[in-house]
Amino acid sequence: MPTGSSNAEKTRRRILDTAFDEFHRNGFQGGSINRIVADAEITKGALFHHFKGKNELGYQVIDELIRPHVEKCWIEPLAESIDPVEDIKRLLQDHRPESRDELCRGCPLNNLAQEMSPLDEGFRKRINGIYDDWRKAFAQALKRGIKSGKVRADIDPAQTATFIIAAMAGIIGTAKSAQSVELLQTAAGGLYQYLDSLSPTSAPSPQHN
Amino acid sequence: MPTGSSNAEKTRRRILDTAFDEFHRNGFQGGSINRIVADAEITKGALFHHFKGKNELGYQVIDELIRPHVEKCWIEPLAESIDPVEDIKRLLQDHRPESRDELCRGCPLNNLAQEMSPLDEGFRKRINGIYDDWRKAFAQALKRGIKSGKVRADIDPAQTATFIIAAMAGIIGTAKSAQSVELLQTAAGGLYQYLDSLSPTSAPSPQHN
DNA sequence: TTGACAACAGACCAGCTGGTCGGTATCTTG
DNA sequence: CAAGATACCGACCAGCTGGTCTGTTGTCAA
Repeated sequence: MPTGSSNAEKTRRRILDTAFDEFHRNGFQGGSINRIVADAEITKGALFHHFKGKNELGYQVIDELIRPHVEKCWIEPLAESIDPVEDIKRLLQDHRPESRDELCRGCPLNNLAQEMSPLDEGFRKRINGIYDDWRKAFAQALKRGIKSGKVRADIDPAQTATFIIAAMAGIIGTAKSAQSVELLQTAAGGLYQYLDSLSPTSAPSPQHN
Repeated sequence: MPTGSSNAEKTRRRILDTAFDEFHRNGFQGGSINRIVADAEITKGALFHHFKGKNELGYQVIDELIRPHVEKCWIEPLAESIDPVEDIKRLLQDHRPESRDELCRGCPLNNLAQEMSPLDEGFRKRINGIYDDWRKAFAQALKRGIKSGKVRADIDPAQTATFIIAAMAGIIGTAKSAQSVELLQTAAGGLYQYLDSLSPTSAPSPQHN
C-alpha cells in the first residue's frame, strides 16, 4: 500500500515542486528537464520513471499544484461569500507579492496560459478549466451579493466576473513587465475603484491610489 | 546611397516579417532561427549578416514592427481626442480579431512581455517603453476628456489609463486561452461598461453583451 | 578596369534538448 | 526466503539550437 509519504512519493513531489519553479522562471518551453533534474538533485531515470515526458510533467504541475492552489486561495474563500466586493478586495490584498522576484515572475497560471494555450491542447484545456471554475466562483458570489443587496442588481454576474478576472491577469502582467510595485498599485487602484462601483450605494468612490 | 527599396532592404524586411510571425506563433524562446530562415526562403548567412543574433532580431522586431504599429493604431488616433471614452471604444471595435487564428495567438506585444520581461532586460525595456507611451497617450486623452466635460472629473487619468490598458491585455489573454470569441465579447462588454462609467452623465449604462 | 565592400550562400560546429535503456538496489508480497 | 515489482541510476543518443566561417557574387566609387 502507498505510504502516502513514501520515499517514492516524496521524490515525485520534489520533482513537481522543482518543475513548477523552473517553468515559473523560464516558461515551459524555456524550462529545461536537465536543470530540473539537477536542481531537484535527482536523476533522469527518476524523472522519467514518474512522468512520461515533459508535457506530462507540465500537465501534472497544473493539476496537482496550480489547480489546488487556485481552488484554495480564490474559489473556496468565496464559496459562501455574500459580499463579494469586499471579499474579493480582501483576497487581492492577501495576494500582494511578497518579494520583487514574485512581482517579476508574475502569475504562474497566466504565464502558462499565454505561452502554451495556442501550442498544446492538453495545456489549454487544463488551464481554461481552472479559469472557468474561477469565473464561475466569482459569478456565483456576485449573484449572492445581488440577492443580499450588497451588489448592484443591474450588473451581469457572469460578465462582471469575467471582466474582473481578466483585469486581474492584466494588472499582474502589467506590473510584471514594468517590474514596478508602484504601477501594480496604480493599476490595482483602478480595479478597486471598479469593484466599489459595483456596490449599490453609488457613494462617491472611496480613495484608492 | 541606400535605395530605400534596395534588395538588401527587402531581404531585411522579409526576415523581420517572418521573425515576427514565428515569434508570434511560437513565442521567442520557442521560435526557431532555422524555421525563420526556411520560411523567409533565405539563408543563415543573410540572417546573421543583417542581425547580430536571435536577441537582436527580437529587439528589431519590437522596434521596427511592433512599436510603429502601436503608435499608428493606438497612440496617434488618440493624439487629439477630446472624447476618449467613445474613441477608445471605437479603437477596440476596430481591433476585433479577424480570424480564429488571430484570436488564438493573442497580442504580440503582450506575449513577448509576459515571456521575456523577466528573462532579458533588453526586451523588457523596449516593451515597457511602448506600454509607457501607450499609457501616457490614454492618460492625456482622458485629461482632455475631463477638460471638455466628456469624462468625469473625479477620476485619476493616469490610474484609469493604466487600468484600461491592463484590462485590455487581460481580456485578450482570456479570449486567447479560452479560444472563444464569445468570452472575448463577454469580457469586452465588461470593459465597455467600465468605459461608459467614466462619462459624467451616469445614465444607466447602455447595453453591451 | 580595378579594388573594396556589402550582400549573401551554405557547410559546419559545439552545446544542449528531451528521451531511452540496460542495469541495480530496495521494497513488497506470497 | 524467493520472486517479482517498484524506484531509481546514469551513460548514451538522435535531433535540433543558435551561431561561425570561408567562399562567392553583385555593386559601385575611384
